[in-house]
Amino acid sequence: MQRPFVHPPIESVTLEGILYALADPVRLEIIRRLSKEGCGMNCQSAAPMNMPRSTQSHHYQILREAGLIRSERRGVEVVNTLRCDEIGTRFPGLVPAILKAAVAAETVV
Amino acid sequence: MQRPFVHPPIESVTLEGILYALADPVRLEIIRRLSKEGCGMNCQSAAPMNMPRSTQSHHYQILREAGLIRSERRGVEVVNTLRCDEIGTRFPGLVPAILKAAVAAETVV
DNA sequence: ATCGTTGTTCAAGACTATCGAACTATTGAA
DNA sequence: TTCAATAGTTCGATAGTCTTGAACAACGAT
Repeated sequence: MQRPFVHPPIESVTLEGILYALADPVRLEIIRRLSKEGCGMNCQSAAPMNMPRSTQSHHYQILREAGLIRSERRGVEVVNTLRCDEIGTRFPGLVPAILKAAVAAETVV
Repeated sequence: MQRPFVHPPIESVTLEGILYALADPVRLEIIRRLSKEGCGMNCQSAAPMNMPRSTQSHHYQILREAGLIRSERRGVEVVNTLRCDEIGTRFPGLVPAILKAAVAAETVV
C-alpha cells in the first residue's frame, strides 16, 4: 500500500476546504507552527504532543487535500511545507488574517 | 418548546467556531448575503432556495452559536443580523478577509 | 538481516449532517 | 373568536465523518 501523496492543483483549492481544514484546533496549530518555522517540518514535530499517530496522519491528510501543505517523503520521515505562495496568489491575505486571529485569540485567553 | 435563542458573549467566541461555521457553502452564502444587505434578513431570504427548512434552521443555529449572527423573533419571522462590530473588535479583519476570498473564489470559477 | 523510528491503513464506535414529518407561534381574515 | 396561512423549530432516522488502537510498510543504522 502506502499510496503516494495527492496534492490538488492550486486552481482546484476551495475556500470551504481551507476553512474546514483550519477549523480544527489541532490542524490550526500545525499550520501555525509551519508558518513560524519557515522551512519544512516532519509530522511529529508540527503536531501537538501525545496525539495518536493515526489521528495525526488523518489531520495531515485533510490539510494536504485542502491544498494548505505539501508533503514529501524524506527517508523515514515526511516533510511538510506550507504552500503559502500559491495560496497567497489564489486567496490573497486569507491565511495571514486567520493566523493573526489565532494570535489574537491566544492573547485574550 | 421553542426555546429562546442563545447568543454567546463575544469574549467566548472562538476562532475555530467561526471557521467551522464558515466552512460550509450554505452558511458562507448566508453570511455573504447578510453582509451585503447591511440590515437584518429573515431566515428564508438569506438562505439559498430549495433548502429544507429544518436544514436551514440547523445552519442558523451553527452561525448563532459561533457568534456570527444575532437572531431575534419579529412576529412570525426571525430577523438575523451580522455581529460585525463585535467580531471586528475581537478578530480584526478576519471576516472581511474571508468574504474577500469568497469573491475571489467566485470570479475564478 | 534485523531492529527502531516514522508514518499509513484498516476497522469499529462515537459524533455530526441532512431531511421528512410533526409541532409551535404569530398574523390576518372570516 | 376561530380558522387558516406563514415562518421556523424540534424530533427521529439514515448516512457520512472523526478518533483511535492494532497491524502494516518503508527507510536507516547497526
